[in-house]
Amino acid sequence: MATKTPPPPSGAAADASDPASGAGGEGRFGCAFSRRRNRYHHGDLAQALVTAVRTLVERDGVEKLSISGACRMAGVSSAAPYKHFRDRADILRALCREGFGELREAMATAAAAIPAPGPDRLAALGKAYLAYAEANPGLFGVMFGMKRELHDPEDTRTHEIAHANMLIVIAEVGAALGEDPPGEEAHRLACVLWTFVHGAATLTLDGDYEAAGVEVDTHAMIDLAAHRLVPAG
Amino acid sequence: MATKTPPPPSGAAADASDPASGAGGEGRFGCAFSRRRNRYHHGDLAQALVTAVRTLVERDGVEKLSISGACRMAGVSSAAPYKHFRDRADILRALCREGFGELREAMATAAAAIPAPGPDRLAALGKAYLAYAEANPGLFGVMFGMKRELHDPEDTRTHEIAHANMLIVIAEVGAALGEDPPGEEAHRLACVLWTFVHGAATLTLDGDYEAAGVEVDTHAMIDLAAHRLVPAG
DNA sequence: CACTTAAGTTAGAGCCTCTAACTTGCATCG
DNA sequence: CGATGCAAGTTAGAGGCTCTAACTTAAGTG
Repeated sequence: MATKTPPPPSGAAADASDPASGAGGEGRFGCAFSRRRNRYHHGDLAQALVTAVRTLVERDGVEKLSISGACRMAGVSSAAPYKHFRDRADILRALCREGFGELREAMATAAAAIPAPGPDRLAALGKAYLAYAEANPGLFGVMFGMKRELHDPEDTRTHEIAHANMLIVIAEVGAALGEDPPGEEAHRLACVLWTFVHGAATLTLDGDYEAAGVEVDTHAMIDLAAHRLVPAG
Repeated sequence: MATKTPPPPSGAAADASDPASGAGGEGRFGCAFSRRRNRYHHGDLAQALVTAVRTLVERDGVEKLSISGACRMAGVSSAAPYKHFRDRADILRALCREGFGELREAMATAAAAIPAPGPDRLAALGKAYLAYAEANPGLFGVMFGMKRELHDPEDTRTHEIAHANMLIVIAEVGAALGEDPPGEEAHRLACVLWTFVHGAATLTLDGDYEAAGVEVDTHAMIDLAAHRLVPAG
């Protein structure tokens, strides 16, 4: 209060001089990070924070993630996020939504690449899911490993997005079974496939196969599951 | 230093007067908690801490877990753990070992209850795994959800225990296939089954089935997986 | 131009992990 | 049996995190 120095009203506040405690390579991220130069207001801090959190979670792992670190990376004070998000969980929920959207796109693209419905297309779907998890291990961990922490009954948006992903699988299983619209059997088998593929993704990411001392070929496993679990129809 | 009051050398230091920020029901846990009355030294603080951590992780969830809270519950200062454990992760690793041991026992018991090897016994194994996860959701989350955080290349004990669990599954799959000793196919299918069952456990615990808006019968799914994935042999 | 308000800021409370330095009491040894 | 060493407690506190309170700035509006 008394000793208040007016905050630098025009200096380059987002200099890379205090990189977020890390490899020192910041400062030339997409313009999403560096607040629009010489502006007190940021432009789109909400998205910049989500992007920073995503970067950090991939770089250091979900357990080391701190919002403070993301603020440092975005060049704002650690109180700034609370103008845009209710709390820490709210930021992570926004990140989850981003992830679920991408995952859906990845699966849809993979499915479209296989000409006919059937086990092969289901396998492609599963491999896309796994590939997404392996390409974004930190984010995947946030999306699926923090449900308890992030759960908010009032947050319908995230639920809807997650459900949309499930619908893709159900539709494809239905098509493989010749059910149109997909019926109860399609729902059941879609869950079975998701369960299997999700197990593969989490055990891979967590290093559990390694820890248990087994070697696995996840793609072969997914092929096997897609062919054996869905009755030829 | 100057104002030092000698620590109560004989008072009941573990009174329930400051329950670990919670439901106020402590003080009559097994004697594992209450430090041996009227003793400056605790007796077995290491185990008491692991037990307290386990209680807290089940009560409040892994994300709210703090070692400080466990110390409060055990009636010691928050610096005490570091006489027994290197750091926070080290405590959780000890808890993991406890969990893996219990999980192995649970699976072995379940398998023994089914007279002959085969898909039914494999299904029983899977259901025991799932049941353990559902009965100890917090602990299960620590065991499998924190591998990155807890990973320590020098910690061979935990690896061995995890591997022992895998061996049970491999042996049973081998028996179901008529392979003795279990060969490559048994290894492969054991991984497939573990993957499936683990997926079911994590999706259940994380509330993901719910979030995706699907209803599942996990036991039926495990039966189906055990029968369809392992070729009748 | 006066006013309002969204989106920044600093300050700091309260909690956490972990270290440093001190103390206690058990166990052992001369 | 008393001295002494060591393991296992303790207090104090540094440094980091989340989030709140109170203030300030910039931008838009009548």
